[in-house]
Amino acid sequence: MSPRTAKQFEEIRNDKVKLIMSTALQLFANKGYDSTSISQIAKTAEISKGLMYNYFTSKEELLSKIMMSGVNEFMHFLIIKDQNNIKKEELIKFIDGNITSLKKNVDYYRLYFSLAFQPQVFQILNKDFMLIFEELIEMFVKYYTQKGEEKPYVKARLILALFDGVGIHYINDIENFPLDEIRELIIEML
Amino acid sequence: MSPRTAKQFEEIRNDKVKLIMSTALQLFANKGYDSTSISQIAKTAEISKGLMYNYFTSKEELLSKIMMSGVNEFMHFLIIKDQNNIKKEELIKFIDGNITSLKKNVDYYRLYFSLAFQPQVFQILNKDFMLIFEELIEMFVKYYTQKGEEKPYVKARLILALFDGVGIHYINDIENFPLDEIRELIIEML
Amino acid sequence: MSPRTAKQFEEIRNDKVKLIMSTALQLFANKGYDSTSISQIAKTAEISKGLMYNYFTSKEELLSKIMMSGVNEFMHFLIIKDQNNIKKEELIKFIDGNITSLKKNVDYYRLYFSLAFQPQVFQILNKDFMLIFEELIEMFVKYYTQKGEEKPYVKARLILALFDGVGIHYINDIENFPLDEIRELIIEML
Amino acid sequence: MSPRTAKQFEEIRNDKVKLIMSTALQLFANKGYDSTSISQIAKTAEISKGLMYNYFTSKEELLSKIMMSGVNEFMHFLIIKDQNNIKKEELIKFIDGNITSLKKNVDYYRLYFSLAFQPQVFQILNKDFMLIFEELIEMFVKYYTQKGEEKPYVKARLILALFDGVGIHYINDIENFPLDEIRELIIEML
DNA sequence: AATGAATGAGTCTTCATTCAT
DNA sequence: AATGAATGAAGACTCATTCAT
Repeated sequence: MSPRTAKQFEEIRNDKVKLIMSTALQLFANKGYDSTSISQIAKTAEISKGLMYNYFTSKEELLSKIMMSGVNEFMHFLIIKDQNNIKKEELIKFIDGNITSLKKNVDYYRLYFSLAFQPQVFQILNKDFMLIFEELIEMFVKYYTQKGEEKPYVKARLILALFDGVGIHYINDIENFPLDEIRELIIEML
Repeated sequence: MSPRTAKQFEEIRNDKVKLIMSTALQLFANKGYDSTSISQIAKTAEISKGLMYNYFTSKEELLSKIMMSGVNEFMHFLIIKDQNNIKKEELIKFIDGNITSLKKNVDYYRLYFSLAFQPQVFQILNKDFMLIFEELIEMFVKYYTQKGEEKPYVKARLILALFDGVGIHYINDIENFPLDEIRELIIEML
Repeated sequence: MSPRTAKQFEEIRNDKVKLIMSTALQLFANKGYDSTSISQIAKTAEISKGLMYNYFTSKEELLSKIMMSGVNEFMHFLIIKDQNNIKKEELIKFIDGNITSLKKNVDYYRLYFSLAFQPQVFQILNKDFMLIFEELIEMFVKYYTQKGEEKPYVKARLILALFDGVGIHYINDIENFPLDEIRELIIEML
Repeated sequence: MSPRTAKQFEEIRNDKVKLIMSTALQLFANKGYDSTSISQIAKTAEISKGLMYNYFTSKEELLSKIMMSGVNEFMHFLIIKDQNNIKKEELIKFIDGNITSLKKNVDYYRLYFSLAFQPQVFQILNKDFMLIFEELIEMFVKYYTQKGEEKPYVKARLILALFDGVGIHYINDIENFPLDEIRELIIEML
C-alpha cells in the first residue's frame, strides 16, 4: 500500500467536510440547530463523532461554516454595470437568481430563517449578513432615487422586507405558495 | 391566623402567573426558547425553580400559554361587517391595529417569529396559528375578488408575506425601520 | 357558632387521621410507597398537604403508623391457653384468623409485602415485625416439639415461609388462587 | 496511533456493561431500586454518570437488562424428558438447581422479590416472569395429576407458593434459615 | 384546624467535547 | 485520518417539607 499523496488527502478532507456540512445542514434545517446533536450528525453521515472535531472545532463553527458557504450566493446574482444607472433588468436578474437559489436550497434558507431569530445563535453570523443587508439597502435606495421615487429609503426597506416575507412563506408552504406568480407582482413593484 | 380565603389565593396565583409569563416572554424573546433555562426564568423572576411547576406543568406549556395569550390579538382588529362587501377601511383598521400591537408587544412578536422557524418547537402552537393564517388568506382572497383583481389568491399571499416581512424587519431594526411610512405604502397596495 | 367541645375536636382529629391513613394505605399498596406523593394522598383524601403534617410529622411516620395499626392483628388470633400444651385447634384458629384478615385487608398485606423487600424503607418498621416473627417461630417450635417432630425448628421455619408464600401468591392472583383449599393442605401439615 | 480495533472496543464495552450491571444489581438489591440513584451507581462503579447512558438508554432499561439476564436461569434446571411421565428425580434436580442458584445469586433474588411487589416497577418485567410462572404451574399440575393427587392444581399452587416463601425467608435471614434441611422436607412433599 | 404557595435539594437524562489508541 | 469510550456540566422536572395566614 503506497502512501497516499498529499492531493489524495486533500480530496478526502474535502469530501468529508462536504459530507459533514451537507448532513448537518439537512438536520439543522429540519430539526433545528439546538435539537440536532453532534451524535446525530455523525450517525447520519456515517462517521465518528471524533472525526467531526478534526474538521470543525465546535458545533458553532460547523454552523458558521455552513452558513458562510452560502452567504455569497445572495450577492452573486447582483451585477450592476453602472452604479449611477441601475437597470431594472439587472434587478430582475438578481431577483430571479435568488428565486432559483431559494428553490434549489430550501434547507439552507430554512436554516437561515430559523437562525435569524435565535439571537443567541445568530450573533455568530450576524456581521457578515449585516454587511450584505446594508449593501442591498444602499443599492435599492440608489435605484429608487434614480427612478425618481419620492421616498426611496422607505421603498427600499419595503421591498427587502417583502423579499424575506416571500422567502419565509415559500419555505413554510412550498406546495401552495405561488412563487412564480408572485415574482411577477414583485417585478411590477420595481 | 385563619387561612387565606380562596380569593386571596387566587390573587396570589394570578400575580405569580403573570410574573412568570412576562419574565419568560422577555427571556424567550431575547435569548431564544431553547437557550433560556427554567433556572434563569426563576432567578430573573426571583422565585424558586419549583414554583414555576406549580403553575405550569412544563416548559412547553409555559411557552404555549404565553403564545396563546396573544394569539387572539391578531384577529381582534379584523372586523368585517359584510363578508360580501369588504371595505378598504376595515382592512386599514386591521393593519393599524396590528401595527400598534407590534409596536407595543415587540417581545411577543420576536418570540413568535423565532418560533415559526423552529419546527421542533412550533408544532406546539402550530394548529391555532395555522387556522388564523388560513382565515386571513380566505378573507384577502375575497377582498381582492370583490375588487376585481385578476389573481386574488396571488395578491393575498403576497400581502400576507409582506406583513410578515415587515414585522420581521421592524423587530430586527426598530430604530431605523420606517414603519409608519411603510404603512402608507401597504395601504396603497390594498 | 358555639365553640367546639374538646370531644368534637378529638373526633375530627380521629376522622381525619383515619381518612389520611386509609387513603395513603390504598395508594401505597397499589402504586408503591416511593411512587406515591404526599400531594396525591392529599388530593385523593380531599385535604390540604399542610393538614397531613398536622397529624404526621413525615411521610415515613405516616407509613409507620399505617403499618403499626395492623401489626397486632397478626397476633390477635393466636390464643394459646397453655404454652406447654399447644392445641392444633388453637393453631387452626390462628390460621383461619389470618386468612380472614388477609382477605379483608388485601391492601394492607400488599403494602406489607412490598415493604418487606425495600430494605431502605423497611428498617423503619423492622423491629416490631421482627419481634412478632420471633415469637411465632418460638411458638411453632414448641408446638412441633410437643408433637414429637424430629426437627421442630426446621418444620417451624418451613411453615412460616409457607405462610408468607401463600400470602404473596394470594395477593398477586386473588381471583385464581385457591386459598380455601390450600388452607386444608396447610392444616394437614400441622 | 491507529484506532482501536472493533474487537478491542467490544471488549471494553462488555467489561463496562458487566461492571455497571453488577454494581447496579448490588445497589438495587440492597438499597432498593427507587432509592438507588444513577449517581450512586456511577460513583460506586467509578465511572461517570454519563457513561451509563452509553450502554443503557435509561435506569429502567438497566433494571430490565439485569433481571432478564437471570430470568432463564429459573428454567434452566427443569429438564423433563417425557411430559407424560414426569419423574420425581427431575423435579429434585430442578429444586436443587434453584437452591444452588439462590445461594449463589442472593442479590439477584433479593432484587427479584423486591420488585415483585412494586406494581409500578414490576410491570417492566411482568410478562416474561408471568410466562415462566404459568409454565411452572402447568408442569406441576401435570406431575401431580400423574401421581394421582386428588387436587393437582391446589397442590401445584401450594408448592410454588412455598418455593417463593422459602426464597424470601432465606434471603432475609441467610445465616439462620436451614435451607438444606428444608430442601428435604420439600422433597418429601413432592 | 386548615390552606396551599413556596422552597431547594435531588432525580434522571442529554450532549458538546476530549482523548487514548 | 479515524474511532468511540469517557467526561461532567447543565437541563427539565419532582417532591417532601415549611410557613404565613
